[in-house]
Amino acid sequence: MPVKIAIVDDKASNRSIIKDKLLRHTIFEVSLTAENGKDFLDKMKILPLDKLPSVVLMDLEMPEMDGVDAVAAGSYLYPTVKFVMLTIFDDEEKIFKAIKAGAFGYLLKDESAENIAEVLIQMHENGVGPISPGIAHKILQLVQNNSISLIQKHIPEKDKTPFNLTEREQEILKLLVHGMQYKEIGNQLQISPNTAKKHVLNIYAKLHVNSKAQALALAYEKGLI
Amino acid sequence: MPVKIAIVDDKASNRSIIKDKLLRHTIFEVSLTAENGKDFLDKMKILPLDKLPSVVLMDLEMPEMDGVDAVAAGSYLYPTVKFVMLTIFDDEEKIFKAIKAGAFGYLLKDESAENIAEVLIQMHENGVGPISPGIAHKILQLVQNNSISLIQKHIPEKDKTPFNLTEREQEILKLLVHGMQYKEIGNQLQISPNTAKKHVLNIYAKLHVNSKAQALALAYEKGLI
DNA sequence: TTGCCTATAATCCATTTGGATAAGAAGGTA
DNA sequence: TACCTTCTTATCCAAATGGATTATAGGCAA
Repeated sequence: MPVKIAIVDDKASNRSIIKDKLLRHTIFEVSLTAENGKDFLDKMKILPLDKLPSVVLMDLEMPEMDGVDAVAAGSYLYPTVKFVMLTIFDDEEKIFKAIKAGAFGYLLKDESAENIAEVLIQMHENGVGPISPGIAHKILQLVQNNSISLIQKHIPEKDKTPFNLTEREQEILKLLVHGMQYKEIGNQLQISPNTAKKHVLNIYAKLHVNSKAQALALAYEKGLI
Repeated sequence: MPVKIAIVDDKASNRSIIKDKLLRHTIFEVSLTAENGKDFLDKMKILPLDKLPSVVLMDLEMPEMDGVDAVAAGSYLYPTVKFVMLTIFDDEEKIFKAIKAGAFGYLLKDESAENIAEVLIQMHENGVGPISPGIAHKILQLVQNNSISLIQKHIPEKDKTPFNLTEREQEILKLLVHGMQYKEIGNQLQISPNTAKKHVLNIYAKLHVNSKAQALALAYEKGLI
């Protein structure tokens, strides 16, 4: 099956250059192009499911909504889609923000414009996010400069089931936290939405809250997630 | 002039395999081999200056003195020497420690044993530290998991309003995150619940979500709060 | 001045929630 | 066996939410 790609760049010329390069390989199919983040998200919303791209090549600097925001929203709304930044910027701030926002890879145009296709094929084969050597090198330097630090997450671990939630309830809480509604939860777990709702209400009772929003707030605050 | 290399590995077989591979290219010259960190530092001390290696290929796990300690000491004593880790370990802790200690590159044996020579030539040409794609990918994930954080040396900078939310909208998002409903928000801000709702819907549009739960999830995940 | 953006407010309507309550099936336990 | 918990499903109803649209007022900029 073909690999579906989306291209987001404010310059029409860039879009067509990239598209041409990709289409030289028959594996690729360009299912969407957009000229900024907002345009991209709008078009994604009305895209038929079978056209959902598996990879999005995203420019960083764009009018209306830039690449960072687009990746932030997009990686949340479409968790299965891989976002690869393809840009000319290599300053630390931008790299860091983009990665933080959920970028799966980060390529510099001048380094890799020639062989985008090959890089994407590799990524498709070994599941490893593509990173330009220059970027990787910069990250290394950030670490060495103490600009970056490893945060040790101390997990209470021995925390017995919080609030006496049953296994099923915890499972459902996890989905709840992703903003799903009863229907979707039911779907996901292969149970009736009514059942999903019942579980959710049971969770409310145990957490002593009475709305999704409150449950999420508590879950996040107490680190139940 | 030739590129002088040092090879540090506790297994004699590894040393000779790597050495053979390098010597196939006439640019390389192996000026030193050692079987652990201590051995390496000792030999460096008595090495004539004109034999000083420009690159050290360093194994991580070794008896007596391991790669991390050797790099830490070596990169201090010989600042011009580039230390490249060449190992089979890819766990976060080790990667991070080695980089922190001053490693200039980090290669996984199984990924790049075949083309060590090419990678080193590239490094010599463009001055960029070599990193295996798998390692780069791991670092990316560390950043995304919030296990790593960028330490802001200066002021957090006027962090650009995320998603172009207006001040009022950010204010309302904060209340939203506490699980408040329209009525309560209106109450809190001394505005009509209708207005509160209008703001909330505007926020949804900007975040490209369509429920409180989703907005909260996004806000928490991306740290907008 | 005209136009744009923001904040404010309201209405209509469909959908989604939250709350209460009932009840069957499966599993473990006293 | 009788009892308890959990997971499952359902229905009724009221409240809250989401979506679309309209409208007014103030501030700011071309």
